[in-house]
Amino acid sequence: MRLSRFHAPTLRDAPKEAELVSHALLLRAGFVRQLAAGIYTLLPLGVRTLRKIAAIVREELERAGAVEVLMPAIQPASLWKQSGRWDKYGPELLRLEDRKGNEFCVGPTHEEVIVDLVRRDVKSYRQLPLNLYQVQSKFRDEVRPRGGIIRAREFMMKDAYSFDADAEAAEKSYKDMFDAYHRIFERCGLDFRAVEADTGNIGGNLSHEFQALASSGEDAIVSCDSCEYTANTEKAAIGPVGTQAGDIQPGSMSSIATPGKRTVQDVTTFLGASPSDLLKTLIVDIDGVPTAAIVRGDHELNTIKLKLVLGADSVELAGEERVRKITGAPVGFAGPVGLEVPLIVDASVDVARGWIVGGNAADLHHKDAVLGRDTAEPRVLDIRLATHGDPCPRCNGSLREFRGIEVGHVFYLGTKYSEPMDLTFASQDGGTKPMIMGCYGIGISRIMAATIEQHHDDKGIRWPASIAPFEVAVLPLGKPGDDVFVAAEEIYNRCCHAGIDALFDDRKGRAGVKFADAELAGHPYQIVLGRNALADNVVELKSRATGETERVAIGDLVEHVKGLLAAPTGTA
RNA sequence: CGGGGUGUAGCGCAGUCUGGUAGCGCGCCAGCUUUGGGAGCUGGAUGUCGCAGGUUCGAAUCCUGCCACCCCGACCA
Repeated sequence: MRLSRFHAPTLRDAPKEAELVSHALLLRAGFVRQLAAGIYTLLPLGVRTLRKIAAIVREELERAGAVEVLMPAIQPASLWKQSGRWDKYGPELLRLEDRKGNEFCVGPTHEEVIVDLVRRDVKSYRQLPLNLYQVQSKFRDEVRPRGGIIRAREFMMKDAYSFDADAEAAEKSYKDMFDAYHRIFERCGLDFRAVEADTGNIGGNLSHEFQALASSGEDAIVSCDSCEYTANTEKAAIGPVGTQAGDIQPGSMSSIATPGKRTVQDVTTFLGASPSDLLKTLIVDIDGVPTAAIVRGDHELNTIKLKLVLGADSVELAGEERVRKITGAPVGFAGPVGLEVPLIVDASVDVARGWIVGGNAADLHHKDAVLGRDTAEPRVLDIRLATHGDPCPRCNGSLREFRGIEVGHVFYLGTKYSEPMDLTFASQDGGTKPMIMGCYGIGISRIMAATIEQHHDDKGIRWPASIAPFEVAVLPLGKPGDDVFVAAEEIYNRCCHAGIDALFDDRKGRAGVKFADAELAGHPYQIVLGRNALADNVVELKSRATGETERVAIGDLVEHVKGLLAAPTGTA
């Protein structure tokens, strides 16, 4: 590609709305332009990278036995009513009506459509297993799009769906996808972790997220330092904590005035205690039933875990009014003593010792309160948010915390969709059974941003060669028409013929501009041709990843570059 | 949806408090010079000052309403 005929407008300054590195660089280097909140146009460079990512995804999925389809973006509401999600999905689902008044939505995901497709034509166990996938734009009307294309409303996604005759086969499908995902993200050059995750809206009971590690990531994950355990903090279990009280017998409970001290910090500072000496009592509505969830002052409640462990449909923190009604005190003074709702206490709370707790009255706390002695008997459950340094639930190691960008997610769905939508098949024994499903997503456009978060420097992007828009940029330092340009053009042509994705910077600009643009766009290799080098019949080959330059004889150049590009994952 | 912020040329910004000819840098166009790290000189083009209404002789500036975008939170395959 000749840069003079291309369209890669670069910006010297980053638009001020771009906070994330990846967002700023995608704009500056001319990969994307924003059209509206969370809605982006991909420019030619962006399209090239997206296609390379999609090509890797397609290759690995086909290798794992999946077959590509392409479903419509617009879906009839009737299907969503059948699955029950028309009412459940909420405002994130963009709904619309056609001219006849029929209801539709813009697909945020395609379980309904794929089930409809498969139930029409797949009737027998002989046609299973089946795995269908597509690469397509999705639309989710996010409350708050952010971070450029990291969380866009319209984005490019690969979604795959597996159909199996029994659980054993379905687990194999899941495992095959899991393995394919590892290969995909490795080939994209990402540093990632597969983590155990909550299944959220999609449902099912087995799920892994693939998280690209990045300090700017939205998701918190914990990973054991000595075993394989890795989980989203939304779900992460916490190992047993030894009790610290030992033989110390707590004294009897007494009340203390704590005027105006509402927060854990205020109360413990006022009493000269540490946050780990206090119990926070949080009023939550569990499927509408008020309950007190109790965690240590230095811990955080995890409402998702609470929901999972209780098998509840919804867990919501009570509002100010409701807290006042239930505890009889303003927010900040809730405590378990005398409270007439069920108590759930976190497993890392030592029930043998005395605690500072709220007094259920304004400006009042108790100390030396012992759970079960001074309060109703609590249920003990693992309900807090895992954090750095917590014990691993699987071994004796401890958990470390990372931040990540979710680039993929695999779900074991079971019969969540096949039952309500009547997706059945004739089994070998002559009976009729619902199919066992799995679904598997990859955020193709998000990979582009996540990769930049991991691979950049102060000059710009450093693409792994596997997904770079171009593999090399040929930079002649001269004027169009002079011998340096002519030689560069010939080198460019030879690269093209050898199957190398080359960009020829045939603009009549100065050297500095060409270098700066090439570095911004992140081409893995620059082939720099100047007058002196040409006299020696060599070029300078510069690696974007290492910044190192080597002189290579023009005659050996193509083979040399091909060798570099064939190396695993290219750069960085 | 709660809190905060910003809307002035393609990008980055000043001007707004205290109303009076709409500016600066980069980019863009033309010419000359320059050509190994975002060139120099000369000349030029580009604005519904987010939108609507109001106050005023006069509004980018003051008032009212609205809209868009961004950030934090809540939310979220």
